[in-house]
Amino acid sequence: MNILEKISQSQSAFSKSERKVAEVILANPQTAIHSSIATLAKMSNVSEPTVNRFCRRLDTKGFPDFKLHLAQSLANGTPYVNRHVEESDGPEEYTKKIFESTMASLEVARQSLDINVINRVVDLLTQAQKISFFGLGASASVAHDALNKFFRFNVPVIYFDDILMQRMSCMNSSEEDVVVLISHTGRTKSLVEIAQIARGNDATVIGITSKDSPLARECSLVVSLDVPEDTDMYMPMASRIAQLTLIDVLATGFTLRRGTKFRENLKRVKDTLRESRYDKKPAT
Amino acid sequence: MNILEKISQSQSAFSKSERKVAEVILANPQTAIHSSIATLAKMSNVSEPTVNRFCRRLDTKGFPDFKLHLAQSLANGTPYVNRHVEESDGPEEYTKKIFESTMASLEVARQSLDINVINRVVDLLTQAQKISFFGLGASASVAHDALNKFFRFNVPVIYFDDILMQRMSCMNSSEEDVVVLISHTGRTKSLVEIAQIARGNDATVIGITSKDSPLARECSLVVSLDVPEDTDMYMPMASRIAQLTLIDVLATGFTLRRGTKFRENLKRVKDTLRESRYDKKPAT
DNA sequence: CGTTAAGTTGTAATTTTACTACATATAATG
DNA sequence: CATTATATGTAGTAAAATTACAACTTAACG
Repeated sequence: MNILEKISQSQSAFSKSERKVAEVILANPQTAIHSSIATLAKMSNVSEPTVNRFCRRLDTKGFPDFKLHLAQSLANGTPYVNRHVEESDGPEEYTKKIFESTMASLEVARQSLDINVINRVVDLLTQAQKISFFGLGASASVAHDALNKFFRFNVPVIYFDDILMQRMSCMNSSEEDVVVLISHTGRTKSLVEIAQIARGNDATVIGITSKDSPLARECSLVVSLDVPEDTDMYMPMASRIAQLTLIDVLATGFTLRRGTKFRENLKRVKDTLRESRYDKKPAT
Repeated sequence: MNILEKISQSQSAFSKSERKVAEVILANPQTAIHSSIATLAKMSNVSEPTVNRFCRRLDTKGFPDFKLHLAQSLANGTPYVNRHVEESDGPEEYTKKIFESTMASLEVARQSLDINVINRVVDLLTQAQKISFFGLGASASVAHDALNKFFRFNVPVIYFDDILMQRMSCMNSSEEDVVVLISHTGRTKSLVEIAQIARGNDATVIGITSKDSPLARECSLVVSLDVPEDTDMYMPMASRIAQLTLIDVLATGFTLRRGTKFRENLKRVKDTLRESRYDKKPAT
């Protein structure tokens, strides 16, 4: 957790002199990280050991360690903190908070990923005869995006956001097919049923969902993405971004596995779009 | 500038021993910031002053100062900003790189945003009789996602990924309607045409696109998102994520503007989904 | 090929910085 | 008001970083 926030929140746990130190640091943290314990003590009108004790109270090993933490908090303003949007926030605040918490969630998501599973999934995708991406609600747009990416690879790829179409498609799947099911909660009934149908036809079912969910249990392979979601908003936000980034990773893995020639092919696909676009200004 | 990058780039300016130090630090920067100059010297098999000289060569005041810079580089989770995926990268590397460059792009996007414009857009959206989200290709899934979000707000909201449907929809638009057009490049012909049609019917046209683009010129209001895109991949990746996060911001602004009562309404929408889902395990 | 100069690295001493143990002061409780 | 607990500071100690200088290595030149 961000140590600057910690300082302002722990105010009550501090003693009188420690609070003086806290004030000085919060007032000008940039100066604090470039000061020695002696100068900081003088600035706060307390003794050096008091500063040291202050550091310890914040669960750091000592003053130098504290400075490191502080420096990290200051690195990019105060980035990657999972602060929640509040009723009183203006446009500036909520924009900042949403961007920052999205970034924080991506970091958490990245750390929760199992690289071996990613590698296996890329393996399966490259070997697939046909790839299907299915999701519902917010995850539908993720599946939609996956379609857009994999479509460029010139592989048979399918996407539906209609349950019945999804079902029918899975009924017709076979051993060489890969079905990717996307769901943040992993508790959407119809998706779980679809997993069962696909598995019944010996298709490989890959789940992009949270682990230990009903959907996860029905999949051949699960890429678990554990992302903290701000439930106050009643909308999926961070989970969706993490899923999309994962799609990027899988698509990238796919192209790398296919080699250089394949990449040239991608360029051709992109170039085809040129006709539908206005030219770029020459002098830009 | 990020000191980790600086280290890897300055390799040529280092002496033999200094390079040893650089290697050790790059191999495990997390350990480096928690070591003293003595232990770091031992790890690199050089003397303490050499480590000190190494720090000075990187324009830091000394070892402690160097550690602060290093800590800051490691803090934001994007130590190697904007590095491109390479042919030789394994799953571990490209996963890391994609997540990190996505985070870096979000940071850039956030800084390029004009808060006043955001505020105006939220204004317009809350006052709209009908909201339409249109995009093509990769931006179609962004529009799709926007539909999913704004649909929950119980406002008339429209989404099509079919050009003709988009056109027809715009032909029927009127003064109270808001049309949101999403395009990274802003040079997709049919979207520009749609903007003109909508404007011709006095609808408010909001563009989520790059500034100074043909599309931007046709819009009543433009939220410009300047995101660096890794063109090596021939796929839109970061731009899409930034657009989605912007949608989150707009949706959040919308709900905040509508007040607490409205938020309760959102909760009801979410609760309705419960029937379609398996219960959460009680003991979790 | 040897001599010299420039640059590199290490050793040891010095200085600075942080920490510990203990003493004193202040506040809290019965 | 006495007693205990808590908070703060002083002085000494340990550790860390820096400096000055010496030894070594490499490159340059006659």
